Amino acid sequence: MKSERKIFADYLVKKNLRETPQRGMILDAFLKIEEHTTAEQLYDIVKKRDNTIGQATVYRVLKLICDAGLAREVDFGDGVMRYEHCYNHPHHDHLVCRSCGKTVEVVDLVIEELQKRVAESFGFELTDHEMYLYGICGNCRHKK
Amino acid sequence: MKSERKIFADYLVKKNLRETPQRGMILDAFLKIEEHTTAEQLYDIVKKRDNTIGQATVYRVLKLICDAGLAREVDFGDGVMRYEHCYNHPHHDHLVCRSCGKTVEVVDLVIEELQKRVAESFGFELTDHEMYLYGICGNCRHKK
DNA sequence: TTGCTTCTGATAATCATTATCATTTATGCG
DNA sequence: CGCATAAATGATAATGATTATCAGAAGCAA
Repeated sequence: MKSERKIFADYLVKKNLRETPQRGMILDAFLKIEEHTTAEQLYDIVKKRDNTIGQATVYRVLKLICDAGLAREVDFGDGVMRYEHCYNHPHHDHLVCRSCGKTVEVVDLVIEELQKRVAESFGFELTDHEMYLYGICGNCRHKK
Repeated sequence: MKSERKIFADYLVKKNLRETPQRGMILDAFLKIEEHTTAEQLYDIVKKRDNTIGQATVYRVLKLICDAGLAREVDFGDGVMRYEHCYNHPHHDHLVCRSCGKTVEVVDLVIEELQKRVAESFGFELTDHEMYLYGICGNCRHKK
C-alpha cells in the first residue's frame, strides 16, 4: 500500500510538475488533519511553520491534492469549500447537525443502489452524487 | 386551495410588511417561470417591464417568497443559487446531467425512509436533506 | 398635513476564490 | 559550469454572487 506522499509524488511526476518545499509542507499539514478543513484553516497552520507562504499557493496545492486523488471537496452550503481525506477513505455522505455543526460520515449501500436505479429509470448513467442529511444531534436535543 | 398570490399577501400581512408594486411584479414573474431560476435571470425579466427596478430588490423579494413558503433554494454547486416553486410542488431531489445541465426532479420514498433511519441510528433527528444525483443523460450519451 | 415606518434603488462592501504578473527557483542541455 | 527555458511562488488585483448601507420615496396613522 503506497503512502500518500508517494502517491502525490507520482502524481506530480506524471503531470510534469515539480516537487517543491511548499507542496510538501502543505500536503503534510493536510494529512495531519483528520477533520474537514478549509483552505483558510490550512493556510493558518502552514503559515506557522513558514510565514512567507502565500494563500494562493495553498489554494493551488489543495487543488493538486484533489486531482491526485488524496482529497475530496465537501460543500455544506455555507459558502466555504471544505476538504476531506479521500485515500483509503471510501465514499460516504454526511450527516450534519443544524445546531452545533457536528458531522458524521455515513454510508448506506441500499441507498446507493437505489440512487443508481432512480438515475437509470430516467435514462441517466449515474457518475456521482451528493447527499447531505441535516438534523439535530442527540446532544443538542437534550440541551433543550 | 389558495392562490400563490393570496398566500404571499397573507404572509406580508402576518409579518407587517407592505404589498408594493415591485413585490407583486417580482412574484408574478417568478410564478410564470417553471424552471429553476437565478436572481439574475429574474432580474432581467422584471427589468423588461420596469427598468427602474433594482437587483437588490429582486434578491430581497426572492427571500420573502422563500419565507412565505412559495419557493425553495436549490444549490447545484456552481456558485449560483437557484430558486424553484415550492407550493403544491412536493419535496423532491434532483438528477442533473453533467454534460448538458438538464435537470429532472426525482423522488424515491424508500430512499427517504432510509435517510431517516440512517440519521436516527446516529441519534440525529432528521430535519431535512439535500440529494443531488449527477450523471450523463441519454441524449448526451448517444451524441458520442 | 405631519410624523413615522417601511421600501426602494444605487452603490459600496464582503468574502471566498481565481487570475495576473514580476520574481524566484528548478531543470535540461551544450 | 553557465545559459536558456519552463514552472512555481507570493503579493496583489480581479471576480462575481450576494449583502449591507443609506438617502430619498412611498405608504400609513392620527
